[in-house]
Amino acid sequence: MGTRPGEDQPRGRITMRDVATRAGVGLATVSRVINDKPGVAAELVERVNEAARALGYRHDVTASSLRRADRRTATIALVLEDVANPFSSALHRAVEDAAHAEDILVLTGSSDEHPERERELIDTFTLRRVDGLIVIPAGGTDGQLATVRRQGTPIVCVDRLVELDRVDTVTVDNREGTRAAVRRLLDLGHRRIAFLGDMRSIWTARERYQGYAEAHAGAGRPVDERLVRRDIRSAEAAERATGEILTADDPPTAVFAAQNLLTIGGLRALQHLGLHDRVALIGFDDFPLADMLRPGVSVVSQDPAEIGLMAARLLLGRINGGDHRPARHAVVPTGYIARGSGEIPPAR
Amino acid sequence: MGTRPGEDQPRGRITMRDVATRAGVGLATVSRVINDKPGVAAELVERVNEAARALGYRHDVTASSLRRADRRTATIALVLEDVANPFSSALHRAVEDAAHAEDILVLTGSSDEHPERERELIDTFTLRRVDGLIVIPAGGTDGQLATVRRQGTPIVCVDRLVELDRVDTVTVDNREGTRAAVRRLLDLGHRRIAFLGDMRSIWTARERYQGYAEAHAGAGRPVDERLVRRDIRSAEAAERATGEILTADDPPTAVFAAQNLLTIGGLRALQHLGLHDRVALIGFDDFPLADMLRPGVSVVSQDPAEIGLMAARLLLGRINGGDHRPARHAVVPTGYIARGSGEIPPAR
DNA sequence: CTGAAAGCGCTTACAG
DNA sequence: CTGAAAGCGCTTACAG
Repeated sequence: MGTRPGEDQPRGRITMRDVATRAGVGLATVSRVINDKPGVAAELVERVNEAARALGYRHDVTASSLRRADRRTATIALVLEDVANPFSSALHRAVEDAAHAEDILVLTGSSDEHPERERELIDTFTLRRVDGLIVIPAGGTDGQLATVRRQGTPIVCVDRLVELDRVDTVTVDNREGTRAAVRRLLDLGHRRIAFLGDMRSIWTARERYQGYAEAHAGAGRPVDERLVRRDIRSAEAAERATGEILTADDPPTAVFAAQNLLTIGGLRALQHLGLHDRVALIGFDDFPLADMLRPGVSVVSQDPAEIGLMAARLLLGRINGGDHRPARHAVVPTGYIARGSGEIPPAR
Repeated sequence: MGTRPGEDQPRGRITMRDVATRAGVGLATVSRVINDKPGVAAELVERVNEAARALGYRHDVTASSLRRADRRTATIALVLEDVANPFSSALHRAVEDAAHAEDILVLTGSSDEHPERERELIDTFTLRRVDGLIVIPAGGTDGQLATVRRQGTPIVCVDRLVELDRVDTVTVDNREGTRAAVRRLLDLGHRRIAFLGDMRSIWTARERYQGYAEAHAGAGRPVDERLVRRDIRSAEAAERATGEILTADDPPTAVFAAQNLLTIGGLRALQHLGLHDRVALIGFDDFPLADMLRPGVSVVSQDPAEIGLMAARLLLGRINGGDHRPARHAVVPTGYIARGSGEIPPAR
């Protein structure tokens, strides 16, 4: 009764047509009711809803997006560096929660910082007609992002600044966060502060170095280039670099590590040389168990959940309307967490 | 030429119809060529491919799945506990890589161990007609999983054993891994070994406790129930429980923590009481920086990447054919990583 | 081997 | 306010 011949169980899926038949109305009316369109007689709304409930109708968003004028798929995509790294996955979670609140699904992919893979992901996602894109840009995909944006898909770039028409960004105050932390070291009396930095091709790495330089300039102290190591790619490389600096002439009394893995590499070197209680260390970006190490590792902290939430809000805002506002650049503040390693005064 | 009137740029998307027109063939032929169906004259294949390339045609998987007999969407879904927890996200990454190799997209969602949310996710994903499902079951969704499976969607359950028709599982040898680790402690001379366990509703928690009990039985040692704390939900609770046990009469000389967070809670309690160098500690599941703590924390390790790869293989195997094989239960071995904390002999 | 037509589940002009 | 028809981009019987 009311279902297809030969099968009265919800296998072979209930369609709008089934609902229409059962409610005794046309297909178009069912569509209107399901989509909450105005202008349907209250009684028909009632009948359709009743039939849908009775039949266990489930709306097929995918099929609906095909003919839909706005082509909305109730899906957004998130291009991360690596879904398995803590920063990315915390961001992912925040975006998932914000999207879920609006019944939007989030697709994700890992670019591994490869522009080629990033391009492929953006391609895949736009082909699946996502309603919007959040990306941590590896760099080198600006042209593609601009094209996608122009064709109508809202985009929010996260973590790294990107200057594109109507593309919003969310970053943290890398420069200021670093400046303040290095300033603390200077105030503590440190005069020789090493800097460990990530690849210079990465915007955040450049900004953090600027903060380091500004802190020195602000205190009227020159930067000793022999204490600066940039373009470091891994914890191992950071460990090596730190070891070299610490065993050279005029070693530093403090180390600023401008990224997660570099902090850990630096710390390993300090432990290895038995200097962890004598040389100060501050890292950029917090990491799990930093408080349980001896000494606890002081860090400039960023809040990936807050960043993700902000990005999701900007994106959903564009999707639900204000698509022609000019680009906005949201800056999320960093914090400083004193745990001991950054509070070590200069030796002697 | 060959494109829609008034627009010769790739906006307004190139469809199969455009390709057909340009190649001078019928729509069906284009579909056959794009889908690598046999039985098309070599020359036509050539012309279609040429036209597709020239026009920059991109196949719309979503639309194609609508009419397709097998309804494949080239999408699988992964229901995790929390995309942001390290075990989940490492698993996610492994699945992503395996799926990507076959041009399959992976959707994910976080259940937070809530059956209700898990049910909703499974629902959302099946409605979007994913080709398969990998789930870390929170428990309480067996009925739904069985239904989904019966309706044709292959399912692989991960981390926790599930006994359902044609549903494969991938777990680690929780019991054996725990037994061996506790056995090490016994061999070291420990006679009073505390056990910190997760919620008993979780299969892995039960298995690990069994391993603890079996090790004792195997050594002819009774388990002292006063040293056993189960149903612990958080690091804080584990810290409290450990503190209580250690300050009671007849304290343990070793602690086995049957889960990540519990290990950290236990460790905090030990540090707090200044016992970290005198009471042995072994945790189940490795965590970042475990090697940098003092002492390094020894653990029973599981390999989430291996687990994810295995799950993806089983799932893709079912999707690409062998859908009627009986359920397989893959067991991935655990390892033991000695870092010091597990090698502390009993005091005195 | 090939193409015109029907149809996947839905939305959207278009008449009424 | 409502429904029959056309159409989203594609695949699949069905004839030829």
